[in-house]
Amino acid sequence: MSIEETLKIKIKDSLKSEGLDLELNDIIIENSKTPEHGDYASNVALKFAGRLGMKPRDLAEKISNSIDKEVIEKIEIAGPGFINFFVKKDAINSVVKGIISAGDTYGRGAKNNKKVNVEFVSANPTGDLHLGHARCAAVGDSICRLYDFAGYEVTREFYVNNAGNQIHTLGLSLDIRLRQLLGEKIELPEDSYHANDIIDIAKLYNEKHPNEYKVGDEESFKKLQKFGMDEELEKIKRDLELFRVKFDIYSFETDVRANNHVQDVLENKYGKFTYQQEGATFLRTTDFLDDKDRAVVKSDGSYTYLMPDIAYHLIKLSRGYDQLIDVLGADHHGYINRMKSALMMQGYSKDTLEVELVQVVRLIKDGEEVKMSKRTGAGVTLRELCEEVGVDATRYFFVSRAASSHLDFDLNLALEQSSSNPVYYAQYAHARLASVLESASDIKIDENAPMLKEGSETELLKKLIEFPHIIEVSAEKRAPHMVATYIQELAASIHSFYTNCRLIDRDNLEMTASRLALAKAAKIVMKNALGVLGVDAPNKM
RNA sequence: GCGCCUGUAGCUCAAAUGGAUAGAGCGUCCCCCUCCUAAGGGGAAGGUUGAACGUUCAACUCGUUUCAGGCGCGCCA
Repeated sequence: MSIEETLKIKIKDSLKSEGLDLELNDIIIENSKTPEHGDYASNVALKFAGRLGMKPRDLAEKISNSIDKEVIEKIEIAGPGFINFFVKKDAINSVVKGIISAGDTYGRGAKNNKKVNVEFVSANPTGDLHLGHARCAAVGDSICRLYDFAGYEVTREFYVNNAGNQIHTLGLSLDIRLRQLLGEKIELPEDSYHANDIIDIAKLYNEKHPNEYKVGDEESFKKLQKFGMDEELEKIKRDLELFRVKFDIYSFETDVRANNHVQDVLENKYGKFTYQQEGATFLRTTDFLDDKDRAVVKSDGSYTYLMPDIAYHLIKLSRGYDQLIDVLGADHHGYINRMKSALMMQGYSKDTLEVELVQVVRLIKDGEEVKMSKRTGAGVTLRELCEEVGVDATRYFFVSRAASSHLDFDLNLALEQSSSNPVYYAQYAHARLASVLESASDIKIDENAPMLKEGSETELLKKLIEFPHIIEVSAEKRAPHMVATYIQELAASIHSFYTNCRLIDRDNLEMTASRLALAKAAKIVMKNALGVLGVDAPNKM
């Protein structure tokens, strides 16, 4: 059990004897910000004195007196009623051994039997993944890694919209490009896909199927369209893999629509929530969370995007997840209440689906915003980012900010100053430790680390102790950026430790044995933390 | 007009269910390698947390109002 938990239980017991029965989670123990405040601090006395009709300082006094001094050196009451705990050094030092024996699993939460499905990226197979997809991919995948590490059972899912208008547009665009290639003088219409990858695919098609395309022939067109879609999807998969994102399931809209399934869902499950208006069918989402009823069938008889989407979400739920999460670009926020309403119509709670909105990224180059567009081909793609900025730096950049923050991606900074990028600061800390441990491989490590007492040693130890809690909280909040913030602090503690303490001293092997143990533990934690974000922890830089 | 998101140091962003002196990186200015990786360390400067009220022992955090920016308000997806 951690020191923190021990303290919580003791405070809980103490409050109970005062007549206040609290949940363990109601009791907050935080790391003290300054050494004068000890190692840990709690505000329970301030928070609950009122309920007991006591003065905060008096309650703090009672709590403090009831705690035995097993791991605690001393307790001080400060300010309006904070309780500051000073922990015995050997209690802190003992975590080193625990971390080393846990290794890869240090910080990992116990399996909690919660099944979570995270759908993210889900880009239409009509072009390259761009900046916005890149952020969603980084955020979505890190959330999954975080969930997995925290003990949840996670499924990563990508939904392929391969049945709508956009696919028809893809076909038309390819048709024009192919005909241009074959010498026809013809312009690409404004509302087509103008990106260069369409030309490449047309060329590829022509190489694989020379002299085969018949202009105006429906079957020929379908074949070209399918070819294009398959190519685009394969490209997306390749790019994602390069970005270290691997999906467990690719679901296709055509499969959702197969066997008249969408119609069945509409009639059997949503019939009583619909009405006709001007030839179209509307869903009464306003009975739930929406501010407007939504069309599900157009007056021409075809579905709007919403209907298959609803059917798809029900399919996902039928697979038995406790929680559905959609990671979406912020421009889709209007979608949330529609889908939640539709699920509530089937008896699901409004929290069954949670949507993580990822704000737009502005690309800045030479101090000016670069407008990105799939159509003009001017946008920066995920592939370019990986190649030019690097996978580690790109992932880390996107994930070190809250998903809800609008952020600027300064291309100049990313390219020219990559050496001062925060991700290298963290990786460098890991590499330094690796290097020291390598060159001291002949020295026996003392995992009990009894010699640690320097300020920078204790500071680092306390950072290491925090890690499991950081994982727990950031998973709960779906906030991988909290891990990134932690990584920066951990790296700072490591660098400070490295500079202030000579790790290898062959004239003082006792000290060396303790410090190497700390180095080993710190290296483990850094690696585990970076792993949660999908970033490498190199041994050499 | 309505709805969602955002506003914190010169710039990009943190601040775990409200806690003690609001923190990092970049940039600027000083120091520090005869020694394990200087992609590092130490220090300085830089803030009325957009503004105003309110709730509280305590507000960047909660509430109301207001200003500014982004996005969304289709039988497009």
